[in-house]
Amino acid sequence: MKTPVYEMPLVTSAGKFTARFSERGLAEINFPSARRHAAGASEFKIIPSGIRQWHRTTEMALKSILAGREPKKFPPLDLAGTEFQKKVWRALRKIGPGRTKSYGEIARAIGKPKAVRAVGGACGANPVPVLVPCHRVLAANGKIGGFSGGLDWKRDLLAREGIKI
DNA sequence: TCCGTATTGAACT
DNA sequence: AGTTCAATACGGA
Repeated sequence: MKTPVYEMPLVTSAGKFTARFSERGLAEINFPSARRHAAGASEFKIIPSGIRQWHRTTEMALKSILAGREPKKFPPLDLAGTEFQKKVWRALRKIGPGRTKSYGEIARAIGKPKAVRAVGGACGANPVPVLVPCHRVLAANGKIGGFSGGLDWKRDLLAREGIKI
């Protein structure tokens, strides 16, 4: 018996993202991809009103961040990952808009100062980019580091918050 | 157990 | 200013 997952578009000025909700909250966000829209476009599921509410909140939060502002409200998150990854993601959410941290700083923040590379791994495994601001983590020397959605997106997101590389 | 990783800092050209 | 390299924690196979 599989628990239902609801896939819904998030329409923004930066393109159409895709959100996936479990019954516990927002589980995943995907960047707009050039060729999209054939599969999964129409799911003939009835969307419960609670999920629709989360969807509205998510879309608003996403738009806020794309505009460089801190969202007033976040949807509940249902992040699948190990304890270590969840700690990293929690630490990421404490970075405000327009601010950055290094992988090493995140490692120290979660009490594992030597786990710098593992922090990078956890960032890459982040299922909810943008809302969990993995793009605000740079390498220690000020270099850009990497990004699962592509470095262009990382640069764009940072630029929207007024951060210059 | 082995391998790759979105790192880091030091020691070298 | 660029390159190499070891240390290092974690997660997937």
